[in-house]
Amino acid sequence: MVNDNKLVYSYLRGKMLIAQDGINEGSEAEVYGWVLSIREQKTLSFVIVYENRKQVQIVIKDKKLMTSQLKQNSVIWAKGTIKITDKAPNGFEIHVRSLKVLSKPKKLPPFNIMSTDIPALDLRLDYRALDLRRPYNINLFTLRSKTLQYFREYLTSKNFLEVQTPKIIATASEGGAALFPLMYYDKQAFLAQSPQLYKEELTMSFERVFEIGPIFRAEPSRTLKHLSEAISLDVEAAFLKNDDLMNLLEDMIKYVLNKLYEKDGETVKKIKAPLLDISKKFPRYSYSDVVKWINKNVEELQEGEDLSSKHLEAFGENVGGFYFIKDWPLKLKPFYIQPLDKDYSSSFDLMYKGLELSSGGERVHDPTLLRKGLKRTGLSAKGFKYHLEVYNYGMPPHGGFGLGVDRFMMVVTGAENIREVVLYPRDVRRLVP
RNA sequence: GCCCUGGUAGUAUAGCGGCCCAGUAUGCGGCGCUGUCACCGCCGUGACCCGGGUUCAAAUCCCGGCCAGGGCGCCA
Repeated sequence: MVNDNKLVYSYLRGKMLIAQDGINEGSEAEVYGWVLSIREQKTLSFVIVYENRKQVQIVIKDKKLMTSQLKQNSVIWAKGTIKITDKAPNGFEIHVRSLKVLSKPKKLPPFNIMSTDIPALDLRLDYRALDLRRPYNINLFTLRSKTLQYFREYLTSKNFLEVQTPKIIATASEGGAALFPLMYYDKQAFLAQSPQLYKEELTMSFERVFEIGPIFRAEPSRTLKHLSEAISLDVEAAFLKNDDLMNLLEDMIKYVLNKLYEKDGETVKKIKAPLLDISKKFPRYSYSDVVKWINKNVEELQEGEDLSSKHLEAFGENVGGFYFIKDWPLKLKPFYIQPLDKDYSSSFDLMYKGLELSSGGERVHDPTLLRKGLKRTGLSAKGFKYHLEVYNYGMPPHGGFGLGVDRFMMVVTGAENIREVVLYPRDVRRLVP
C-alpha cells in the first residue's frame, strides 16, 4: 500500500484521508487513523476515526468487518465510498468495504478517552501520550501551536530576529531563582534560568531579537502556576523605552488573541476557552498605586515591600483582565534593570487578574552602572566578567521582557493548572514521563 | 521548607461505626435493537491504599507509613 504513488503523495501532504475525487458523493476514499468510539447496532456500526486531528465517521454495514480487534484506540485503515449526509458529524461519512487493523491495543486503557468523567490529572500525566488523544487536548495543543506561530509572525513582522542561546551556562546566577546544577565534563555548570544576559548582548549586533525556549528553575514551588521547566518568550530590543516595551507587548498580545479568535475560533469554542476582552487599552498602574489600593482595601502594606499573591489576586480581581504594574522598587528587581530614580526602576509586569504573565523593563547599558547594580544585589563582578566586557564596545540603550508561554496558555484556555497546557510538565514531584 | 485535606471496581463517585459480603454512572464481556452520535435496553464482571490499634461490631474512629490534592513561603 505504501508503495502506491497516490498514497505516498498524500502522506507528504499530511493527509491521511484520501479521496481521489474530493469529498463528493460516491467518491472512493481511504482513511488511516485511530478509533475514538464505536456505536454498534444490529445491522450497521458507526465508528469515529481520528485522522490528522480531525474526526471522520465510517459506517460498517458488513458484520464480517467488525472484528474483535476493532476497539477504541485501534489504529486502522479503511476503504470505501463517501456519502454526503447531514447525519454524519462533518457532513460526510465513509461506507466501508474493506478494513484492516494495523495496530490493536494490547491492554485495556487506564481511562476512556471519550468519557466525560475526566480522570485525575496525575493519572492522565502518567499516561500522557494517551491522554493527549482526548479531543479536548488535541484542540488545546493545536491552539498552543497556533499561539506560538502568531507570536513569531508578529515579532518577525516587527523586524525581530529569532535566536537560540545556550541552555548550559557557567555563571552561577543572575540572582533570584535557584538553578539546576550539572556536570559539564569536569566543570560545574547550570541549566539556564533565562536567556537574559545573552539576549541583551545580542541587541548590540542584531538590535531586535526574540527567543522561544525552555527556562529552568530549581524552586521548590508547589503551586498551580509554577514549573521546573517552562517555556519563555524572551524579547529584547535596542532603543526601546519602558512605554515602548509595554506598547509592544500589549500590541503583540492583542495581535495573537485576535488571530486565535479569527482563525481558530472553532477550536477555541470546542475547548470552551474564555473570550478575553482585548478591546480596551491595558491599564497601567504604578507599583505605588497598587500599594495604596492594597492599604485601602486589603491590609497594611509598606511601600517597598513585594506584592504577595494574595495582594495580586485581590487587585487583579478588581481590575478584571490584562493590566500592567510599572515602576517597581529597585530593590525588588535584578541587577540589570534600569533605575528610574534612587528607589524605583523602569520596569513593568504584565498581569492577567492575579497571574503574572510577563516581566520586563529598560536595562542598564552603562558598564559602571551595571557594576553598581551587581553590588546592589550582592553579586560579584567576577562572575560576570565576560558579560561586563561586552559593555565596553558600544552597548545600546535597550530593554525587553520575558513572557511565560505556559502561563499565557493558561489564560488563553482558562486552565486552572499550568500542567494542563504543557505536554510533559516538570515540577518538584514529576520527572517522568 | 511549613500547614491543611484526601486515598472505595479500569475510570468518576455515593456511603462516614451495625441498615454495606458496599450503591450509582461509565468501562469491560454477552445478548437484543434498521442511522447512531458519550446510541439505547437487558444480563454478567469488578473495589473499601498498606501496617498496627480501639470496639461486641470498622470502608467509616485512632496511630504510623506510602501516595495524591490544595494553601503559605520561595519564585516567574
